Order: sequence, then C-alpha cells, then structure tokens
Amino acid sequence: MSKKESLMRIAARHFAKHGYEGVSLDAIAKETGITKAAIYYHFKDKAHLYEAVLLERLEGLVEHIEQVLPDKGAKERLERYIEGFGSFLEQNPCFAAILAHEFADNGAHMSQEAIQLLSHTLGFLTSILNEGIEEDVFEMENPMVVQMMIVSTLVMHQTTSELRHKVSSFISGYKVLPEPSIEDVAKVLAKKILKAIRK
Amino acid sequence: MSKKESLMRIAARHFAKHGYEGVSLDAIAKETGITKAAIYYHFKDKAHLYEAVLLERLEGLVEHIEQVLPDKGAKERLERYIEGFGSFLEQNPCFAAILAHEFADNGAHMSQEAIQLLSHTLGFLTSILNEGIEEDVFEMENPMVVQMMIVSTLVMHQTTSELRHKVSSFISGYKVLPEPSIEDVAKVLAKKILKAIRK
DNA sequence: TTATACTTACTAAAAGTTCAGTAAAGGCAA
DNA sequence: TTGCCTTTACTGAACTTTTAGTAAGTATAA
Repeated sequence: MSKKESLMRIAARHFAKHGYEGVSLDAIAKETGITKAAIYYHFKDKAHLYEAVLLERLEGLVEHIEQVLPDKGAKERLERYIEGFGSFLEQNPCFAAILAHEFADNGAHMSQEAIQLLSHTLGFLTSILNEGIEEDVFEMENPMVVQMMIVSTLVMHQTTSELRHKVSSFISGYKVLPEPSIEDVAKVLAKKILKAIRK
Repeated sequence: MSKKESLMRIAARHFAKHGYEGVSLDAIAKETGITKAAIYYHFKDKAHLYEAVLLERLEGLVEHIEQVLPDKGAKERLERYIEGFGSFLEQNPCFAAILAHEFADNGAHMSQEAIQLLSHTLGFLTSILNEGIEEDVFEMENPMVVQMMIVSTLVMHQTTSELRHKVSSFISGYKVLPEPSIEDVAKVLAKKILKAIRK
C-alpha cells in the first residue's frame, strides 16, 4: 500500500471518529508516520483530503448499489437496496460515521460533487418506492419518511455501537446481548419496512 | 431574560449547528454581546457550558415523555412515545441536531449524567416494546432495530432538513414538496412502526 | 539531472483559559 | 442618611497551546 493510500485510510478513521472540525492533521500525520507537510504534498489542504476520502466512498456506494439492484420488482429491489446499503457499510467501517457527521451538520463539508453522489444514492430509493406505489404493491403517506427510516437506521446503527453500549448499561433489566451485525440489521430492517409499506 | 439564559440559548444554537468541536466561544460571546471571559464567569469551561445546555434539554425530554405516556396499553403507549418525542423536538429546535452530533461521535462529549438521562429516555421505549411482546400485540426479531428506526428517524428528520433540500434538487423528477412538520412525521412514523411490528 | 516524495523549520491565526481590575447593587453599622 | 464592605456580573488584556498552512531544502530513483 502506498503512503498516500495509508494516509487516506487513516484520515478516514479520524474523520469518522471526530468529524471534520475535530480532526487535526498533526494527529493523522503522526499515525501515518509522515510529517504534516507531506499531507500537503498529496493534497491541497484539509478540505481536499477530506473530499478525497468522502468521494472515494460515495462513488463506491453508488457503484455497489447499482450492482446489487435487480432488474425488476419493487419489493425485490427494495430488499436488495437495503441489504446492499448495509453490506457496503459493513465493508467500509468508517463510512457510516462520516455520513452521520455530515447529516448532523447538514453537509457543511460536502462539495457539490459529494452532494450529487449522495443524491444519486438516495434517488435509487426514491424511484424504487415510487415504482412500488405505481405497481400497487406499496402504500405510504410520505415516501420521505420511509426513506429516512431506512437510511438513518442503517447509518445510525453502524455509528452508535459504542454509545449504545454505554447507554445499555443504564437501562434496567440490562442483558448483554450479542450485537447483531449490520448485515443482520439490514435483513431485519428490510423485513420490517416491507411489512410497514405493503399494500 | 438574563444574560446567562441568552448565553445558553445562543450556545445551544451554535452547538446544534457546528457540533462541540466546531464551536468557538468567541463566536458565542460575540453573538450574545458579552466578552469571552464572561462565559467563564458563568461556566467553568467550554465542556461545562455544553453540559448545561445538553442536560437542560435531556431533562426536559424525560419529563415530557413521562407526562405524555398513558397508563396502559403497549400500542397506545408506543404511539404516544413517538409523537411525544416528535413534539419535544419541535419545541426544542436545537436539540435534534445536538443529539445527532452526539450520535455521530458516540457520545464523546456526554457526561455520565447525560448518558444516564438518554438511557432513561430510551429505557421507556425498551419497556414499551417488551410490554407489547408480552401482551402478544407486537412481534419483532430485534427490538433494538425497531428502537433505532424510531429514534434515528425522528432525530435525523429534524436535523437534515437543509441537506435534504440540497439533495432533492439533484434527484431527477424533483418536485418541491412542502416539508412535513416533525409532528406530522411522527404521526406517519408511528403508523408505519405499528404496522411493521403488529402481530 | 530532473521529477518524486518527502523533512525540517517555521509563521500566523485562532482557540481555550486565566487574571487583575471595576462598575453597580445590596446589606449594614454608626 | 452616610460611609463602608461585600457580592455580582462583568471587561480588557494577556498567556498557552494548537492548528492549518508554507517555504526551502534533501534523499532517492529513473
């Protein structure tokens, strides 16, 4: 792996953990084993490093979802979308937290291009839901709420595992359950969503 | 309103918009019309200012939910929980974004007490779901997923309205729909969740 | 010798934090 | 009522650390 690649990988972990503002280039450089100035050799500035990390994953996500979506049937397509989203998050552990930070500050650090890729991803979901409504297999008052239920649940599940652990120790009748993997969560979520919107 | 109150109100807006790390005390002081040192008169440091803001709202949330939960019936209780959560977010516009930031960085800036209050809030939901399972009116593979669907959808809906607006302009077949209020979203969500988990 | 991939050493600005001082208000003894 | 003391609620200025960013030099491989 090249220095640039490991720099980007480590940067991704930092951005995931602390968010754009909370990240220091010194810390990234130190962990990568280079100096901060070396970051500036590879990237114009902090914003461009972040953008490179973000775009890489957003492009991967669009590609991944395009690959798993079958040709026909809104139900099948929705199921695959949810599970595909989940498996992409599984394979890219930092990505959910990066997205969560972007959601939290309304995409303050997203470029036009990043927003476009995110839109592309969500556009699939919009059209699957509309498709299902037209095919008369889905019914819902507000597709955006259903979209929210899907995307935010997957992203937040993946992101908040540490916090849930802290929280769960305070809930009375606390049992240490084995945490389900994001792929299991995606399966359960798909089932519940399909039940919730089936006609 | 006292200076301290308006300081806290303005601080809440800043923390909601930029997250803990992204906030500068200079900016808060300037907007409040005091000097930065005055913040240190009222609060020990940045962390304590943040905690005061966060605890105020978490306490309000616990109280609000306790008030709206009826005495019996898991279905009714769940519906009220969801709508109560929604109406609290409506009345406390900064809170959802603050929570979203906490979720994104795994509660990195939450004190023990704050986590306890959050646990309290989520504990209600856990017991409502378990209650429903025991009463044989709900069925679900994994209550935590259902919890996630509820909480993350409400929080993320309220938080990401600007981002959704940016995103929606890229989705093909874009129509400017009037954004539903969080209370409407809560109603729709409650309906969908009940359908998804009813036995 | 020339481009690549850095390092060393630095700057300037911004951030959180501290501290000495002060104006105003309230209580209280003479 | 006057004069004194104390508390409250700050200001202005400085201090310290951290940060993004840069300029100039260096080792290495082609």
